[in-house]
Amino acid sequence: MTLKIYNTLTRKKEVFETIEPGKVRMYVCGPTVYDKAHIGHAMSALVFDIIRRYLEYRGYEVKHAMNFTDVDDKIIKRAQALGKDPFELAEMYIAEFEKNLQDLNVLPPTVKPRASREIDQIIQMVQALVEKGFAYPLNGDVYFRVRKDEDYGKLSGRRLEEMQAGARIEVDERKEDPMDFALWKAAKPGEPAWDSPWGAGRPGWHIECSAMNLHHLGEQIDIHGGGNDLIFPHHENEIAQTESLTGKPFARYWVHNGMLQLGEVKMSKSLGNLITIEEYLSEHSADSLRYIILNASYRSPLIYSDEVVAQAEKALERLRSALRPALPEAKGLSEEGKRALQQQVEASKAGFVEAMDDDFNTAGALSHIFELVRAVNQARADGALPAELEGAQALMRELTGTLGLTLQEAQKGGDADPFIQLLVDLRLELRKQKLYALADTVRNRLAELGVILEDTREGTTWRWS
RNA sequence: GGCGACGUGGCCAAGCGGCUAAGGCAAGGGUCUGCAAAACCCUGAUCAUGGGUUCAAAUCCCAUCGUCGCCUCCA
Repeated sequence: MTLKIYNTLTRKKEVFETIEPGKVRMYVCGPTVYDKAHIGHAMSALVFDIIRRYLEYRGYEVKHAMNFTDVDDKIIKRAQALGKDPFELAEMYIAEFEKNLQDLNVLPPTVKPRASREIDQIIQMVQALVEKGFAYPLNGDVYFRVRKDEDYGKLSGRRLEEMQAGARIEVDERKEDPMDFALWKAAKPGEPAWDSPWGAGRPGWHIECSAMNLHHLGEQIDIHGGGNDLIFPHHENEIAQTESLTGKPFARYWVHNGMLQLGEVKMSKSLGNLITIEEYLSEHSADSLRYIILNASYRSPLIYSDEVVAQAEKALERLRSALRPALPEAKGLSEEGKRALQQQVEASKAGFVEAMDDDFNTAGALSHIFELVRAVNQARADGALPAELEGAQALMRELTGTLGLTLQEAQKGGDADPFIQLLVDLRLELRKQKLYALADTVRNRLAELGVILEDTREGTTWRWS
């Protein structure tokens, strides 16, 4: 059994081999914290959380770094508009995002570096690049010299010539080449700044990730991830900087998730068509967003709609159904029944691993879990004893847990619980007296309020819809 | 204009050269139930279109149509 991962750099699925046996160093680009995070950010975090969980399931020790860009034009602009300190603003959004991730059941990254705390490393790196001739200062800025990097463009598959032809940005004529990008930017008055050999300034966007990688994970890492909108220029530039400095291949596997689309177009801050994580979670469960992502391939664009959310909630209900206890009057399974369940347990586990090993094919993995759901429910209906369901249910929890699903019922209106139970008890009395019309009215009215009643042989259960 | 991705049953979507094209949602029929619900059983697609390669293609190649992303410090 070998794990294969699609590598953006080679455009192929490759066998996963770590630099250090049994250990994975993974760096994922986190958000620029100038606003509330939306579910597109959540998608990226969830994708790499799932990857990390699976790698750990496969026995790897994962060092997972996710950064925050907390020094940036947009943050400064936003802070000025609000009359706030840019660092305070960034700090606030970082705290919010971390809360979001926790609510989404995303495992905390091993290290969470921020640009503002890596300034020494950044300056050292820029200086080293200048000394090696890969960068040049210009009026307090420092630019990376793309012409000096002969394989510039290898990640995104672009050639410098082609890009120049299509460059529409206003070109700074002082730069040696229009594609040269800033490693260090001179500060304007009133902007956050640090002292450097080139005067007061702050880091450019791409250099921070290179520096943080170098500092926290080393010169070479196994996996570098992020949204596919970061392939160019961000990751391309990271490669240029880091490899020019170290002379070694930077990341072995470049992994990029597809964009979440709201309707027909990408969800993004600049377009304004977004749903914040906070908004999503106020209406829906964390599991449902994760399920939506699991149901598709992480590399493809993902269509988000209300219908998709509804489908996800229903599918989760089905997953939960397999965890229900055995029937009270269960008499035990036949030998054939036991064998069938055991066979499905083995098939599901093997199928799960096979699917996940194939570039984290979560949709395929889910299908094997659903087959297990059917087998468990079948066994229960056939009178399986609790002990006979135990193994299969344990596997259910193991596999769904590996994907990061909690399978917990939505908990809302906890205060109303005793009153609902009261109505349920009264209705049971009505049914005993065969006052069915009244009993049905109670059930229907509760359903209108979002409470689903289910009558079983051993009593009535209820849950929020 | 350049680079790239994608178009599979009503919906979301796996599969990417060869077993009967996964799975979920929705729909229809049935079992169970006072009736429902849940659960269980049963039912449906030849894979955008047109060519081509091959003994064999949803899977490879070409063209056409359509959708989307990147080329702008957006995950």
